[in-house]
Amino acid sequence: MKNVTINDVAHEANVSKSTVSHYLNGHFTKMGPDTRDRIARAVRNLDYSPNHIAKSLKNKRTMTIGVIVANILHNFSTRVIRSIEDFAHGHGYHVIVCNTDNSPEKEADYIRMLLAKQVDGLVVIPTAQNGALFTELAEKDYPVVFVDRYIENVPIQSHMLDNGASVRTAFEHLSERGHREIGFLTEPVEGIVARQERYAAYRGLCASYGIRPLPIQVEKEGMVSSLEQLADQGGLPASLIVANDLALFELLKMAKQRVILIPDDLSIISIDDIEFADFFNPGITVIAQPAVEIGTAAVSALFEMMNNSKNTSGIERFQPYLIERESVKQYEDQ
Amino acid sequence: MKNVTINDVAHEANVSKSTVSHYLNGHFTKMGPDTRDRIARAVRNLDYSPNHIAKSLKNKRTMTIGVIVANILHNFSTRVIRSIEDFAHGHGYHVIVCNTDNSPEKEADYIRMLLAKQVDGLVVIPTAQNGALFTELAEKDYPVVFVDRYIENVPIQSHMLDNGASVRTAFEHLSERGHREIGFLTEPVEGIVARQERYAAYRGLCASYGIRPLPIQVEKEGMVSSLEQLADQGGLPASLIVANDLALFELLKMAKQRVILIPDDLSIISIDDIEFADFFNPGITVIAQPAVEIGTAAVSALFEMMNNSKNTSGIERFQPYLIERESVKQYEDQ
DNA sequence: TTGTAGGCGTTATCAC
DNA sequence: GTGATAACGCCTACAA
Repeated sequence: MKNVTINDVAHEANVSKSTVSHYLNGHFTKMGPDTRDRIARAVRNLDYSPNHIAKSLKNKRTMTIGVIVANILHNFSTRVIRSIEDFAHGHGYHVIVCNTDNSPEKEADYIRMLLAKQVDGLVVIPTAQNGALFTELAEKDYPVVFVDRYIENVPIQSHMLDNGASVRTAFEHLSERGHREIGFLTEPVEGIVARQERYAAYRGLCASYGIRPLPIQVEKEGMVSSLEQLADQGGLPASLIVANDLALFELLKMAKQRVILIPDDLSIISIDDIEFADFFNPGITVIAQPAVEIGTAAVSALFEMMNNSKNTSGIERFQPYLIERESVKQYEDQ
Repeated sequence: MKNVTINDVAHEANVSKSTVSHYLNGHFTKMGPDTRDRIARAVRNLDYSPNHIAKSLKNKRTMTIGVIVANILHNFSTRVIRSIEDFAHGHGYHVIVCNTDNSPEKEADYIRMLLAKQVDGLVVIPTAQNGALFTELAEKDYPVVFVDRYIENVPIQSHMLDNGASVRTAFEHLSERGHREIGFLTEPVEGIVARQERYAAYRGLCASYGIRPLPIQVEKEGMVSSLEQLADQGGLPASLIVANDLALFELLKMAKQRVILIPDDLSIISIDDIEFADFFNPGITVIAQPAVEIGTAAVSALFEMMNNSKNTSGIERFQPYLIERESVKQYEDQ
């Protein structure tokens, strides 16, 4: 299976490579219709298709972008990737997907490899530890955008949920329905901006509402058993804001184990919509984030940078929205 | 940001490109330790990193594979992709992800573009309509493997669930628990092998068990309302084998709408495990498929082909397993 | 309108 | 041990 090249076509059509190249790039304008036909026929006969790698070497554009996420298995990441791929495909680009599992080493490794592969740009859900590397990229105006997180003092544009607003919306919803005992369930916030922002917003709201903060901060592994312990000791608050879908899963597992009734024993409001929230029993009230919109805005910004060869920075916030279902109890006396 | 090349390094170190190239490829064996040091220093000073595209052009290996799925949003696809990416990364490869939405045109388009980009191999969940194209690839011994589906008479190796076994397991489970009214809910099977196999298995089992077949075959869009109609007319069987997770979602939505109690009014057993099946109320009994194993086996076979430059064909089946939860009623008199 | 030649950044062959 | 030099497949001035 020897690959047929532009040379073979040229030979077959009795013209030079350059003429074929012109033909391929649509510069028909000044070209004998006869030669054009001959080339067309040759291309068809030989089933020729241009080698993109050679083209890339010449043009310095690979028509490929890299997408680096923590884990494609996360619902949010999947949706973001899908929207990015759609956009990219619409512009003739391909997407290389990478999972870091939140490991900075893996992340740095991927970045280097993708750069070596000359990808034209990068969309990243960054870990917290590669600030220097990212800054370097930004300073070279290498196209990069962040999604869902940002890194302090790194001049790279980020597209993310307004995390403060999401917690506030949740908190207010609970408060309006008469709740005064509002906990907050999260995985450890250390090093993850989105979690930190949500947690900070929670603490701030507690302060301004004069409500005692009841944060529960545990690793996903062991979250079920920690929660079970809490439940057994009666240490669970009447309502819980859940910081993300993974934590929600664990909470729901525990609730099932311990036969905790939602919303009667425990009200739940969760950040980020998940597929089953709708038909779960009870339906889970949720603060949804527009993942597709976020992903699309991010690539879109990336493409702009790729075209202008000039990076921009700043954080673009997206507004969450409440989807009210049945997991929050309404206190009558309210 | 002019890219630094091997030439710059050679210049900086006062040696020739070839020597640098040798150094870079670990051919230190016969190389003065002094020159080696000089090159090492030059590389560091210039922050040089080799251009993979140029290398690819020369080597004819891009260290990249393409993965074409119907939709990355499907749980199964996500898990397969993740396992492929893990394997690929472990071997220094990258993965380009493409969504066809089951459109043969999009699929053919992607294949052509990926080939033009010289990816070293392809993992595909194929649509039914590009048999000729795939056959052509196979005949050129271009590395391709299928996942989850196959195409009749196309000599490409496929890794997929034993669909017959999955339905049989479900059917037997229902039967053992005293069910004699067993329906089958699926999206239209036309053109999708996995669905056809499951459906065929269902019909076969009905025949051999002497049970009247009650297939429900509807598009996902409108499935809820179709099911609601059925329910309103009392046309729902006592138990239902659900062909995949998407259909399950729709069914569960309907059940919630119409307040149909599971398993008392309706027993459910679904093919393919989903995250929430475990803590749903009631827990959904499920026939799980080993997505990660399937994905890993597929890439693994692909890499073998890439190394041997020789394709293999045949279908490799993976065994499903029952995860018993609470969505199937046990008839007492059994 | 068509062709020639050089270069994109590597690697590989073969001298020295 | 090290260094020219020729590919790899394509694009693009510049000539003709």
